[in-house]
Formats: sequence, C-alpha cells, structure tokens
Amino acid sequence: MTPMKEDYLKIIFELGGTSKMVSNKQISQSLDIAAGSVTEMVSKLVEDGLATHTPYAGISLTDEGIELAEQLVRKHRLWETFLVDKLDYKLSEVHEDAEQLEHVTSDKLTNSLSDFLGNPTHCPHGGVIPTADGVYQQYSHIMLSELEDGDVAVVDRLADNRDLLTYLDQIDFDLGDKIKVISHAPFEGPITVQLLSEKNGEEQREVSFKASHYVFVIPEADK
Amino acid sequence: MTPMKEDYLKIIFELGGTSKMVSNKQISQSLDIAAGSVTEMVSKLVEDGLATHTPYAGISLTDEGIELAEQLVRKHRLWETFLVDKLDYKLSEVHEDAEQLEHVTSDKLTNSLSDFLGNPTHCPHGGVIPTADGVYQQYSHIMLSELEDGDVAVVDRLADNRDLLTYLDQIDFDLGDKIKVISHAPFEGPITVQLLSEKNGEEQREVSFKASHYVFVIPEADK
DNA sequence: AATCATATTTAGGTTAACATAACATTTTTG
DNA sequence: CAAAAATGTTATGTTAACCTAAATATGATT
Ligand SMILES: [Mn+2]
Ligand SMILES: [Mn+2]
Ligand SMILES: [Mn+2]
Ligand SMILES: [Mn+2]
Repeated sequence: MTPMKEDYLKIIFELGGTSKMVSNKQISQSLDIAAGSVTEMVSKLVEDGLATHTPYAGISLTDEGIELAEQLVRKHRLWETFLVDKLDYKLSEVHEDAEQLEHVTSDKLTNSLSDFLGNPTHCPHGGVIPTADGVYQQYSHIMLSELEDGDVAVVDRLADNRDLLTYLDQIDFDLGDKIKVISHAPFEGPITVQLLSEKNGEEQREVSFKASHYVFVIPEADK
Repeated sequence: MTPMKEDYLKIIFELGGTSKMVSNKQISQSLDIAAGSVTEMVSKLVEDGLATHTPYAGISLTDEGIELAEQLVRKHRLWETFLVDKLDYKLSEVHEDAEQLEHVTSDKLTNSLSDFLGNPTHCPHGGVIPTADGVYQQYSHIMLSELEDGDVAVVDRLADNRDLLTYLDQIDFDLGDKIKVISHAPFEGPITVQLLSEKNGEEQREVSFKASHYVFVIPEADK
C-alpha cells in the first residue's frame, strides 16, 4: 500500500463504491488526477484484490478493499477529533492535516489515539468513526435540501469539505443545531432556517442551495 | 521537499553535517541506501541550496539546510513526547511512528502540538527539542563509556535507537538515574554501575561496552 | 612508486505515479 | 438513428527515487 492507493480506496468508498459502481470520472474529478492515470491505478487495485473493474461500466470495492477503506476513515476521523478536541483546531482547518496523518498511522497508534480520545464514536463533522473491527454504524443521509418548509430537524453531519465548512463557520451554522425550515427561495436560492435552541432566540440563517446538499439532518420524529 | 529528502537532511544533521563534512558512506549506511543513490540525492539537495558537496571530500548542510533539519528534529521529538506522555508508549516503541509523523506535520500542527504538550524542552530520550525559531540549546555529549571507576553522573540522554532502548528497558536502566561507576570488565566487557537513587538501594546494573557509547551523562560537578 | 583496497561517482536500468494525446466506446440529441 | 459529445482506455513519455555494475579517485601498504 501507498498513500496514493489509500486515497483512491477512500474516495471510491466515499463515492459509494461499497454498493454501487463508481465512474472513472468521479474518481478523476475528486482526486484531480487525469482519467488515464485513474484507469491505471484502478487496474493496480484490481491486481491487489481491493477493487473490481468492469471496463466502461465502473469500479467497486471488494470486501478487502472496503475493510481497508474503513480503517482509513477511522484513522482520518480520529485525527480530526484529536485536532479539534485537543489542539483546538477549527472545524474547517482540520481536513488537510488529517488527510496526511491518516497514511502514517500504525494500528497501535490508531488504537492508542482512540483510547486517549475516549473512544469517540463521531468525528467533529458528525461522521461515524468505524471501530477497530470495522463496524460502521448507520448514519444520516437525509440532506437539508430534502426538507420542506415547516420541517424541523437536527443538523447531524457536515460533508468534510474545506470550502463548505468555512462557509458554514462564517454564517455561524453549527453541527447539532436544531432547526426549522422557514422558506425556500426560488431559482436555487438559499434556504432560510430558524435556529430553535434556547440560546438563539429568534435567529435565522440563510443556507445556500448548494451547501444545503452537503448538510445532513435527522428530521424530528414524525408528528 | 519530500519525506526522503527530509530524512537525508536529518541524518546529515545528526552525523554532524552542521560543522564538519559527512561522508557518502556514513549516509549510505545510516539510511541503508546504495552509495550511488546517495550521490544522486545529495546533488539534488545541493541544487535545492540545502547542502554543499565537495566530490570525494564530503557533504555539509547550508544554513538553510540546518534550519530545515532542526525543524524536523523538533517535529520528531514533539511526536515522541506525545506518544510517551499522552499515549503511554514505551521509550523503545516511539521511534518508528515518530519517524513517519514528522514528515506530515504542518507548522500549525507543530506549534499546536507543542502548546498542548506544555512546550517541552526535551524528548523522552533526553534530547533537546529545538524551538520554533530554531534555537537549539546545548546538550550533553559525554558518553558513559568515558567515565572512570568511581565517577558519579546522571544519565541525561539516550541515543534514539530501538535496539538500544529495548536493551536498556530490559536491564531496567533509565533516563535520569544517578549512577556511580563501579568497574570496567576487560576486553570490552560490560561496565558495572551502581544506582544511587533512594529507591534503588544497593542495586547495580551491567551496561554493555557498546551500549555505553550511546548513553550520555552529566558528571557530578568536580569534587 | 606501484599496487591494492576502499570510497565515490557515473552510467544504465527499474518501478510508481503521474501527464498528454490518440483511439474506442457509450450516451445524448437533432 | 446518425452525428456529436462525453466518457473511458491505451499508448507513450516524464520524474523521483531507488538499484547494480563499471569507472575513477583516494589512501594505505609494501
Ligand atoms: Mn489522505
Ligand atoms: Mn470528518
Ligand atoms: Mn523520517
Ligand atoms: Mn528522541
């Protein structure tokens, strides 16, 4: 394994390669690597028994590939937790360092770190941290964009993307906020939501249409 | 910069390349890399303005090279401190993880980590941790092997070598111990020392001739 | 001073991970 | 459904970092 192979595995995992097929283009764009190079690297992952590839159709992970990707996600998210909880990083600052650290993290280090952090179950963005034996609990996948006016939900998870997190930081929109959707502006305009926690009184936030697709929520139990 | 270039810089630094010239062979043996590859890499460091090279004579670091090497030592030793102080690693276990982590440690991470650890001045082996602005305090360089029978000294620093540390761990010989040299066995036999701290009563330790060259001490002030 | 041993450099070759460009296959669309 | 557009693959080339082996320089020994 190399850091590059690991990043390929992780992105295929994150693009849904555990269940469906992922396209060359998705990988190419996510990693900013030429399509031809992706084909080449994918064929190595196939040789290694970590992925399957049906030409022109797409790429998926094998069970072994999934296992490896999960452990990478575990390492990544443990480091994020460390950086935020212990070193006081901001949510938007954490990604680049974790992206590097994950590749030089032995199993011993991973488990020691997890213990040190109190074996956290979620990273600072709300993502689930897989356990050492690869158990990956269910997680939220309802986008804020899917809610309708009047719906109430808790912000459960944010995509791990620097630009998004910087934006949300700026408009002071946080993980854990309980919100009520007030209105949808037309033409892919922003979604206005009201913050429902005690501290926030009547405060509202406008979340851009695009950002609303990268914010995941748990809707309030029906009725 | 790449991890490999960084390791070359660091080893030249550790071999004394700040003041004298270091030979190709020393680097080659320390890194376990073929002599020809070392020549090649050194010429790249020279191109980068980090080292000077006089063919057949040797290699030294430029001021810029020294600065970079120091910051690497800083990162390495901060990680070692973290692993031992926070994650409860044994002294002999820290090296390999720190050797990797040092290469993926941004300046922000370095300084945050230092703060988190209370800005330590010494790594768990007793080595000095350079500060962010590259100040590198004086450190001990008198070897245990240089002491004579009857001399008293404090164990101040241990070379950062896994085999050595595992050995010292086994014979229960620690950093900080105050010792009195009892005897030198002939034919490069072990040095017998007595532990002088309260807890240890009359206990003695036999330190191998070879190991005694990798244990640095501060002798008790004359008389 | 000539020989021999050792250290160093140079030359030529390999592998991993990219790139670009040409070629092949799908998919979309008029 | 034919042509155009998009996507994917293959061919070829580059760079970093190694290697081995041959050539050369230095230093030690007779
Ligand atoms: Mn990564
Ligand atoms: Mn995260
Ligand atoms: Mn290293
Ligand atoms: Mn150390």
